[in-house]
Amino acid sequence: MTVKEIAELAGTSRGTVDRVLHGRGNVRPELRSKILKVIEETHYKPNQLARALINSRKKFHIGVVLHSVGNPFFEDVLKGIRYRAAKFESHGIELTVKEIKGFSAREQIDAINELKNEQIDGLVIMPIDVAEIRRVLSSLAIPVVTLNTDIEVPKVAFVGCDYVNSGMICGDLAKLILCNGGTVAIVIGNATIAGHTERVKGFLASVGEAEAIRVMTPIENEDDDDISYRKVKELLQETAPDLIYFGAAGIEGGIRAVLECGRRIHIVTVDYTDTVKRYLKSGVIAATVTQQPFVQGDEAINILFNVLADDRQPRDINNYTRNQVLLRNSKEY
Amino acid sequence: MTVKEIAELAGTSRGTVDRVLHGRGNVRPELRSKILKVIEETHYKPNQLARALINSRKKFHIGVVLHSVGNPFFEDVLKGIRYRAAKFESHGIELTVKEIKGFSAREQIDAINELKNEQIDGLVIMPIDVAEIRRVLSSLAIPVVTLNTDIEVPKVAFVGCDYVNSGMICGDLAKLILCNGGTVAIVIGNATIAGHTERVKGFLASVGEAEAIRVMTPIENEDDDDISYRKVKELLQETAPDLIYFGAAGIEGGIRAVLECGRRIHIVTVDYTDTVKRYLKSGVIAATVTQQPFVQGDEAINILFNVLADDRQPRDINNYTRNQVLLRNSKEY
DNA sequence: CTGAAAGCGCTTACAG
DNA sequence: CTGAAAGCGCTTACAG
Repeated sequence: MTVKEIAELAGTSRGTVDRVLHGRGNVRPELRSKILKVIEETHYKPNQLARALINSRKKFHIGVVLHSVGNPFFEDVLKGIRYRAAKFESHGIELTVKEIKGFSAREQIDAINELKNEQIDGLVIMPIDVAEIRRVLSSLAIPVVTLNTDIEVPKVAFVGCDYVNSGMICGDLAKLILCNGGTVAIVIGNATIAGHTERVKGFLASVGEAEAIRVMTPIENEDDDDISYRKVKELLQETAPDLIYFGAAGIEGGIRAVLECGRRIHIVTVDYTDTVKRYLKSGVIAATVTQQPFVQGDEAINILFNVLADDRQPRDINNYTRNQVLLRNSKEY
Repeated sequence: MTVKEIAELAGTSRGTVDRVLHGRGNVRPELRSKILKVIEETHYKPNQLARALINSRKKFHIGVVLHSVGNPFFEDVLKGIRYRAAKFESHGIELTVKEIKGFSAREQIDAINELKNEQIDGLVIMPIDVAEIRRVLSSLAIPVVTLNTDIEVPKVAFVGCDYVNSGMICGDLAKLILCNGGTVAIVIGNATIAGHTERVKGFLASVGEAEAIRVMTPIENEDDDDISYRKVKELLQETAPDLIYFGAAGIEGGIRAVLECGRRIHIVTVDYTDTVKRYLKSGVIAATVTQQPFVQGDEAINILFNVLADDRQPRDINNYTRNQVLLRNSKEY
């Protein structure tokens, strides 16, 4: 079935069929019904290829705002973004990426404004969760996709990690390892960061079932290796946890402290930085739970482009990537 | 850059540019060089959308031979196949699926011959590894993709599980759980099935590093729940393993025997059947390692269609899906 | 060996 | 409100 055939069957022209197909109005009601009936009866499905070929005449300009570039985690997100943009090359995508070093709300707002001046049609952003950013994003007249970290603003979709679930899976790992009970220490960046506390929440929910496991109050390392080293060092002088769960960054410093103490302590981490990779392969880290950063970037662009070019909304506003358990012999194909 | 522009710059016609682009010959050498030079200089990239639109005029008929349908694992493979076929609907794909119940080489050969009569352009098959099938497949003049189970025949690609690695990851799990040492029993279907022995091999390679872990000789249950029940029952009367690794089917029967014995034994399994799911969620199974059956079906069709429609060979002949560790709280988004 | 023309299925002005 | 025509970027006969 083609538009031409539909038009013939309905005794009209392709242009009119197209108007009905896209609800552009300006069609006599009876004619409209007739066309709809023919479409219905013939099970007409528009050819996506032809449609995309036409659509590719329009350019869709997508702006991306990322921070902390240089960090391998975010590099993977960026790779996913570029991968999907390359896939849409023929489809008329145009990408402008603003990379910000560190976490500056001021710089993030400047980047958004620059993109606005470049007339972007949609925005993908890893937002910093402060009131000012929320205000700026809410006043935007274009579709927004929040990436990796969510924030309360009107948006087309959030693509990122289900942190509570990530914490639960780490709790499952702790239960496996400490099947005869034991004490757990938790190290996170900062209790004001939603993702970090959600991980702790999930961890406790999962481990709560195991009576023989005792969990100590989380330690904060500000995602900094030096602080992490110092705090873990202190911790190990005072107590003797059987397992440490590193639910954020600062893993390198923390592990250094563990290794120096000489005792055998099980370690569970998150993500897959070079440090984690090295210690996982050497057996120092028992397991790590990753969140598919590449897929996050990939999917964010995919969703936004489909909204812009084809008005196809995502099924769900929340798009969580998989929390994957990697062990010593896990491969990254 | 378009073919038209290339033609103008090279002072020739679109038809001739097209001939050069596809190496169809019949172009004067000097003209050919000139066209290639222009293509090079302008960084011309053919528009995939337009190309696919044209290609969709041709129909590519793909035959699929699957066995053991009804088994949820294979159902997921089939879902992946249908998913990708639907994606290629506009691209001119035509699919004929032959489902065989059980493992009959005879029926598999009949299915292949029926597909041959239907003039398929390519074949996706989960081959039964016997000489006769190898002979039939080798004599086929069309591209073949082996799915889930590999077999020594000329082929475009194999898509399936890296069984050795799957076993290694299960070994990693055993090491986590038995961090203070212990005894492991292994249950597989049959030592003549490559995937099963490869899993054992991987498991031993991984566990071999841990001196405190003793691994017993694998038990064979013929992938049958009743045999599995009986054999595990016997095993538990004679010995007291701390962990049982079920590296194939017959999990339901085996676990029944474990539960009846009343002792606490850690269980690690493969795949994600309803039985596994239920026992994983209830904490009876500690962890399972899955092989992405949906992705296997999806990817097999994807690879074969790209070969047929666009002559795009896969990068690698072996396409392994991820061996994923699922724990109690793992989600299937 | 080469080019002019037609066509894939759709959408977009434009004239009425 | 409607239809005839042009065009997206590519490939395919076909005539020479």
